[in-house]
Amino acid sequence: MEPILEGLEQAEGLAALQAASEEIRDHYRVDHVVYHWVDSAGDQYGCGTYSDVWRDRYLEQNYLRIDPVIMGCFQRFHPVDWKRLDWSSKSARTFQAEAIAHGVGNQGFSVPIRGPNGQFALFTVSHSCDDKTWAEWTDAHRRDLILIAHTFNEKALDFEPDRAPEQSQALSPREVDAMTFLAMGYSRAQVADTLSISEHTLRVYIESARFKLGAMNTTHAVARAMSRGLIVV
Amino acid sequence: MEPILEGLEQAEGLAALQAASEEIRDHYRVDHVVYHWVDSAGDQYGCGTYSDVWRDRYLEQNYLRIDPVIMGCFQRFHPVDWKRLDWSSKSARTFQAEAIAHGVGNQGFSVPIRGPNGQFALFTVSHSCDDKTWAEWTDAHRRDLILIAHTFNEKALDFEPDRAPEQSQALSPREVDAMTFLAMGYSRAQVADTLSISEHTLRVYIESARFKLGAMNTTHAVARAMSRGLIVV
DNA sequence: TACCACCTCGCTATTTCTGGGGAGGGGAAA
DNA sequence: TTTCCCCTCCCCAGAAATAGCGAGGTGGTA
Repeated sequence: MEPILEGLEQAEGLAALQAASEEIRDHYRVDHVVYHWVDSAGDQYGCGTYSDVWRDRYLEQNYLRIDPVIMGCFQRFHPVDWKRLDWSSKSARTFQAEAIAHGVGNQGFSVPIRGPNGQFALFTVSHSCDDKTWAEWTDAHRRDLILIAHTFNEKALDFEPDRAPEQSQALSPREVDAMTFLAMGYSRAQVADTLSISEHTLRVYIESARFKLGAMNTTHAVARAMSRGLIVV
Repeated sequence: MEPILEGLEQAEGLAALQAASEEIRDHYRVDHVVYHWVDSAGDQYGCGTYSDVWRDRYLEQNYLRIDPVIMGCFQRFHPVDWKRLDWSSKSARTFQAEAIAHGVGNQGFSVPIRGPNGQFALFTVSHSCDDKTWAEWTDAHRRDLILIAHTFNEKALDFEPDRAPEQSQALSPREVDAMTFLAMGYSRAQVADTLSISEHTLRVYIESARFKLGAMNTTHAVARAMSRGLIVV
């Protein structure tokens, strides 16, 4: 692994990351290696060895919203084998069939990665082989994959400092309180009562938080505060 | 490193993590090894080799709010040497002096880690030595420290009672659409327009989703859908 | 076949939230 | 010291969301 990780660590720019993903694929002799960034605003980009056709189809169809790999990893910290995900829904099965038809392997292993402000990304290795071979391979290279995932995300954050420019504005304690209780389902009147302040005051906090978060309404503000990890509910 | 990481991977329970941190300290011959879980609700716990006095003082004084290591790492993805943090404010300097007086080393290296739902933790190694020695040591063990940090957090999340134990009812596709656009800040009228349905219909979806999620209002429903990973925004 | 979940559309009345204005006191930092 | 942000309180009108009632069509499953 060592020389492979060295190469990745020295990569500069997206094109170099793309080249690194191909090197990693060849080094480990797997079908595909993909790094996929998903933004709290819904933006996404990535690099990897999937075919252009599949990548375009994925973006065009907005498969982000039904991809069980995304949905499953978003709720976990642990790296996960695709077999352990939930493929039971109808949309998931059609998605899976289409993915395999586009050359994605029947086996996969994905490492979720999170950065500041709710940044979320996935590092995935996919391959076509039987279950036993795959289990042995992932067991043997689990640590390598975690380090590679980590390094990919480091590089991606370096190249994209403008992804979350000054929107990373922190909320004041009272604003955090307000957002938290709103996310818990309290009405404005209830929040104000809970915090022992007037509803008018509370409204100032909500408006201020909304402004800082660049949100269009309260629901949007709470959603952004959550996805940026500013509140935990 | 190998046997050390093996030991950590087999740890069961907080006491075992505590023991593992002491083993790691002895293995690398550093002064302190600490894993520190923080969530923005204010809860925190951790394990490590700091003295009880310092730990109690830290909690009692709520140093969480002024600790430059916390503040700095919360905005980064990269592991960071303490020297690169901002120690310029007055409260930071008094905090630093007190920490050193309590046996915390003058050098430190911290790895930020993030999990689902805004979970945040730090893995820190601290030591007393000159800058050059420390730089060499951290360069040599950077990858080890990342893997150890990752493993610590895996264990910690395992011990932590799951945030969504109850299998929440899945949302229908239209309900997911509705929740997603609402989380993106669209008003009901805008969502209805985007989905090309009447606002009345949209309202049915929102109410239905609210019922399924056990939510008291739209904001609550969106918050729950997000924290359960039913929508990705 | 009957049932159920899903998708689509309609009405009225009430409650709640939003968007404009204001004002003053306190604390930390430059 | 001045500046800036945070916390607190107030009014009002218009916009938006909620609660309650209703209707019919589709497609899959028991």
